[in-house]
Amino acid sequence: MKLGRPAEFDKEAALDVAMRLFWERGYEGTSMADLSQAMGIHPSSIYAAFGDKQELFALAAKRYADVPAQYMVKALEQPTFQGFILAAFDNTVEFLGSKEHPSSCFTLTGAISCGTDTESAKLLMREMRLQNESAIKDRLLRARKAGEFPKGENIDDYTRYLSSLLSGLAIQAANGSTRAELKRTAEVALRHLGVER
Amino acid sequence: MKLGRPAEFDKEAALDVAMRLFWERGYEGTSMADLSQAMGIHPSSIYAAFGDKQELFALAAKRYADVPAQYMVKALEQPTFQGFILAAFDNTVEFLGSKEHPSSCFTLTGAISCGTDTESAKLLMREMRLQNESAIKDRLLRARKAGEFPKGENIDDYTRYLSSLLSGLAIQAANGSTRAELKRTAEVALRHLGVER
DNA sequence: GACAATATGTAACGATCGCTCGATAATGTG
DNA sequence: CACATTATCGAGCGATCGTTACATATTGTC
Repeated sequence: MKLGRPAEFDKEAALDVAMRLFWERGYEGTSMADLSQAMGIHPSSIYAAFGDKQELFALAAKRYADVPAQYMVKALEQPTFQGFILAAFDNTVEFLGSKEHPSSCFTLTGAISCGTDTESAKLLMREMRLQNESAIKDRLLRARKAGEFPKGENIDDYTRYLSSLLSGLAIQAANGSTRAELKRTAEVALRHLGVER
Repeated sequence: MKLGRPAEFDKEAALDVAMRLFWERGYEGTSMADLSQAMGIHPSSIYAAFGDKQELFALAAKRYADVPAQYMVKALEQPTFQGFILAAFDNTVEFLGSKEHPSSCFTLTGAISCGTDTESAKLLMREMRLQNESAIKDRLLRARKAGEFPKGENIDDYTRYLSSLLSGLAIQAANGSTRAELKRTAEVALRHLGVER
């Protein structure tokens, strides 16, 4: 059995609140006081449970990857290349167009630039974006083995191109594009990609 | 003649330094102390010359639009639609791949998210991104009048699509893509756009 | 019930934040 | 030279930053 006084809060629920706040305001735009109030936990308890701000941010980022960002994993798991591409755009549009959470990607809004003393947050976000790109590349390699990858295309170039398109949609969403507009933009991209529905 | 003691610094040069710092570290990541030291001007003189931090940021953003961001204006001024598209991607690649300045776009790194008390910086960046999009749309309208715009495409959708692609390249650059990689990514985009060199 | 262990809550730490006051220095005007 | 005007400079304002110390409360174990 676990010794000592039990925590009065649910750890995952509290992390969800922190994730949401970092997602909306970014690492530097979110203060520990903000987090304490939103999570309903006193600062000292946050430090005891999650460590310092950087560690809390890393945990919130991991929570993001594990839950909301699964839309991309779902796309990557599609059995065919065409299914993957379609799902990647469809799921991204649905995700970015949702009103249940901030209209952009945590890995962009969390920290895209920062002061000299908080670079680790920026580097973590970049690492997550690159990891996403790496997952796309793996999926394309699998498609090539299956003979589905377009002839004449280079895997690395195509990976960066897809990553650019999806990042671009996230910026569009941050610019205020509605779900319908995102959908139309994605349809243009799909048509130019030569992927039929 | 101008009365009083003359300023000891060049206003545009000082703004360039501020622009550079905001570009690298973002609005929230750049402190007035950082700015004061980098610009070589004491805080009180900065306030006297440029106003508060928000005003300085707005001036730095305007300076960005007037000088480094002219690469996009140059592209928009190309006489033909094809010339515009090619120049848009070529100039963007060259800009993002340059080592003379931060490897991304001020309008993204300046402020993509922020705390509740600094939203005006974020809104200014969004406004600038939307203004850029608006300029692209105007160029496409001109192309349609000239009969150069691809049949079957919608102007608004195509505008957002182009904006997405170019924003996506900026994220790629922020991810650490080299100039050569950006170039290759842009070539894939151009090929899918159906624009021949 | 004594005790170890863990969580909570209060209060505050030193540092940094954006910003400003007041004295001093340097200019053109009369 | 006297004066108005503007810039520079040192010092420091109140507020907030991330973080922590410490006393108190609540648990399981013995």
